[in-house]
Amino acid sequence: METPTRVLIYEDNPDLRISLSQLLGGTPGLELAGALGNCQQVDTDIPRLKPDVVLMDIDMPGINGIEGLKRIKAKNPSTSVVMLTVFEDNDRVFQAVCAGADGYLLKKTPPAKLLDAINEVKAGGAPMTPAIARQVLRLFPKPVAPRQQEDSPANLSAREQEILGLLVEGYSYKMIAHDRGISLDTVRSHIKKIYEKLHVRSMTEAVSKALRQGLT
Amino acid sequence: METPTRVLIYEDNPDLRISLSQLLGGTPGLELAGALGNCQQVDTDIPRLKPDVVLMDIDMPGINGIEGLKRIKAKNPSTSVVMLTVFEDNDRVFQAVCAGADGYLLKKTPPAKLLDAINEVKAGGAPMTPAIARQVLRLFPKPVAPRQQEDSPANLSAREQEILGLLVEGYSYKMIAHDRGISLDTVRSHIKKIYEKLHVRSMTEAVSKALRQGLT
DNA sequence: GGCCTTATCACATCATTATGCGAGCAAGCC
DNA sequence: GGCTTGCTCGCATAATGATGTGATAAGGCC
Repeated sequence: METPTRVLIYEDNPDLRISLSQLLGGTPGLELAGALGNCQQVDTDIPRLKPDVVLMDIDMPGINGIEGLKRIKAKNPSTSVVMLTVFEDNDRVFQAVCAGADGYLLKKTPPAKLLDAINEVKAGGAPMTPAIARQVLRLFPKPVAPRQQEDSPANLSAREQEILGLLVEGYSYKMIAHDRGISLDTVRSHIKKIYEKLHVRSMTEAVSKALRQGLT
Repeated sequence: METPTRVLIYEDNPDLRISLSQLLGGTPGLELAGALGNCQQVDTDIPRLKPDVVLMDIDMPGINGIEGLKRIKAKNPSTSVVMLTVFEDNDRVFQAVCAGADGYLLKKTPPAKLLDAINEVKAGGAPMTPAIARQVLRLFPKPVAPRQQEDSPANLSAREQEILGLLVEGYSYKMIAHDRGISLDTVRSHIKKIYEKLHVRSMTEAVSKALRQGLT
């Protein structure tokens, strides 16, 4: 690579934006085209800064990352855009993929991996974490075969689904225990299993996943 | 994981089959369920050997890996299948993905990565090389992107909406504080106001309401 | 200049959740 | 019968969340 890869950052968190800038700026073969806190001027940013690769935070006030991605791809389809986010919910992955994202990474990605990812994108790859890749695969239409569909919405047992439903309704552990006439510890036990099966670690994540994936 | 992950190998090359077997057999947390040279008896192999994860070579005489994959998924959709191949041609990736593959690796993948991949699959991820991931993304229909109907801020301030969005993503107070570079107490303060405005009393209720009313 | 809203931060206290380790029981399956 | 799965319960501890009572500062508004 005789010409460095120009990277543009959109990230509204100043701390992260600065540390990303420093990381990229200090890496041979890369050149920081810019580091912006929002997508408001994305339409003019791109022709002005001419990035090869854009790192785009998804959660930004104003124009969010998905919208920014769409705008970039609408006018500059050859610019590679890697989405950055903290959580990997189905809906956003879907939107990002449909809008033409070229990669999808978690913010907790270690710096070395991030640099690898930029090189991969430049080389025509699509860096993404395995968990996200799994979701992308699941977005696929499964044509033939008897496989698939609603024998188990997520391998949750009937009881687990029931309790998940109550969580979605805003019930607390206590309320669930009382409502179903079981002990608080039993509720804990069910919820622990639900977390395992859904790969989440908190009530909010479980609720979010349940609503987005129609598990209720 | 108290119970080891049972891995079944389909690989027609005896040398590779043996070396894979040794690799997996010698790894704590994994258990070699079997190592077979063909897919002829795949329908009976699975219930007999009960693997959690199957490593499936694509190029095999007789029943090939794609067909083997289909047969596994037809009867045991919860069994994870990772495809192994030397090629990364578009057609095979497409077929494998459509048939429900849970991962797609090249045979040249180093042993350590392969072990990582097995753990990732077990954890709900879908390991694949970036180059393959890119192909998968390209298989996607670019056009459509549902939703999108920006409605009223529902009397939440911009900042409040932003934080509510993070709650929906599963962020904890700590994570929000860190991500936004504000103190934990400030996060509490915002969330208290959000609760007042939404008339809820817990994170789950807020998340549920946000998702249902499209406040994000 | 007052008045109001929003955003920021602090401290305190109590309630709830998250997790780990176990354990017993019933139903269903080779 | 032995095995597995789902449902039930208990205990203990650490981490988080919920709530109350303030306070300071910036910005818009009349």
